[in-house]
Order: sequence, then C-alpha cells, then structure tokens
Amino acid sequence: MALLCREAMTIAKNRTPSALVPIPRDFYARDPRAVSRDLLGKVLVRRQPRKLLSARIVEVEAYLGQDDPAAHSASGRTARNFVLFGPPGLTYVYFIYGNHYCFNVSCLPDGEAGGVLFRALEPMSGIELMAQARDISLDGAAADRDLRKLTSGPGRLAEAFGITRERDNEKDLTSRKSDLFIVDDGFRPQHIEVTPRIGITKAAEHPLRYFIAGNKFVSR
DNA sequence: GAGGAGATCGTCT
DNA sequence: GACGATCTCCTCT
Repeated sequence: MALLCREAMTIAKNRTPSALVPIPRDFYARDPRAVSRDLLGKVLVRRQPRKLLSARIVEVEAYLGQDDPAAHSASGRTARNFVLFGPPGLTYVYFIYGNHYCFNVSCLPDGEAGGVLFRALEPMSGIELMAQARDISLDGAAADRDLRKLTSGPGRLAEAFGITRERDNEKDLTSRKSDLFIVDDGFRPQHIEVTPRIGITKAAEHPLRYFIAGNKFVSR
C-alpha cells in the first residue's frame, strides 16, 4: 500500500481517541467564527454497531446567521433550516445539487441562528468502512489520491460517515448517547489559515473558511 | 493537472 | 420554475 495510506493507518492507530467524551454544549454556544477555529483538530466520531469511525476535522466554514446572506438562515426560519435556530451543538444536515448531503453543527445560544459547515476530515479509524461507503478501493496504484477522496469535500465526508438528513439531522453532538459526536483528543493545529468560503455567490468575499495549513486532506 | 459541463432533486419563491 | 455551502467525468493542454 502506498506511503500516504500507510501514514494515515499509523496515525489512525496512534491517535484514535481513547476517552470518548463529547465536547460540551457551551463550546458551541459561541460565535461560529470562534467555534470554527476551535473545531479544527477535534475528532468526529461515528459509533457503528461493531466499529468506530473517527476522523480529525481539518477544514470548516462559518455561517453567521440572519446577517450572513450566504447562510441558509438568512431568510429566516423554515422547515429545512429550523435546527440552526435551536440549541447549539445539534447537527444540521441538508441535501444539495440532487446528490449530496452537507453536514453542519448549530452554534450560538438557543434562538440565535448560526452554524459551522464541515468541509474536510482526515480519516483516523474505520478507514475501510469509509472506503466502502464511498465505493472506493484503497488497494490500487493510486491509493494516495483515493485516500484523499474519502473525506476531502462536504459531500464526500458525509458519504464516508453515512450521514443523511433522514438519519442524522437534529442529532445532539454533545450527548454520550448519540452515535455521532465530537471529542477533543488534545491535538492542537500548529498553523490555521483563513480564506473566503468556497462555492457560494453571496457574501463570497468574507474570510470565513478555516483550515489546518499544510494538511493533505483540505479540500482545495 | 486544470478547467468546464452535466447530473440530479430538495427547497424556496 | 429557478437555484444551489457539490462531485465526477471528460476534454484539452
């Protein structure tokens, strides 16, 4: 198996979070910009019946709520976006472009709209299951490139973790009982870069995309 | 490797 | 009926 793939497997072995304590709700009850920055380096965990999926958060975007024209919450509360207006720390999952799901977490205190979009993850454990979910083989000559394709992009990471609106919308990421949550394993990114958000037309100039500089799994 | 176009369907107006 | 917080495939360089 190619070098990058081996590296990721080693990382996965060494860094799989041992203390699976979800980050508390207070963490999310803040400005999405602060939450975005602090989410980098944390670990998203999906508890499966027999296996644990985990991946480090390496790229996110902040959406500021009703004052942010690019945010789904800009036009007010709807049947689709109601989670953004509720308590912090809940998942907001929506379907887009006819074939992709995007995965967000609600921020700011209950009643204020805001969220963070997860754009890219670095796989840590359960890599084979993620590859299965994405219908990607990691055995070929292009294993390096294919490993990146597992979770580098909002639609890709959602597919790798089996995240859908039907299954995961409005799920509590701060609950021990949840099968989807985020933990802090002590990792701290050395250098965080901030750029304008990707793929939007409104308010596209604001620097609200945060990623770990130099990380191979960042989407662009 | 980079860039462009098509696919596809839920949500909102 | 139009649009969209994307991805993949195909073509061109």
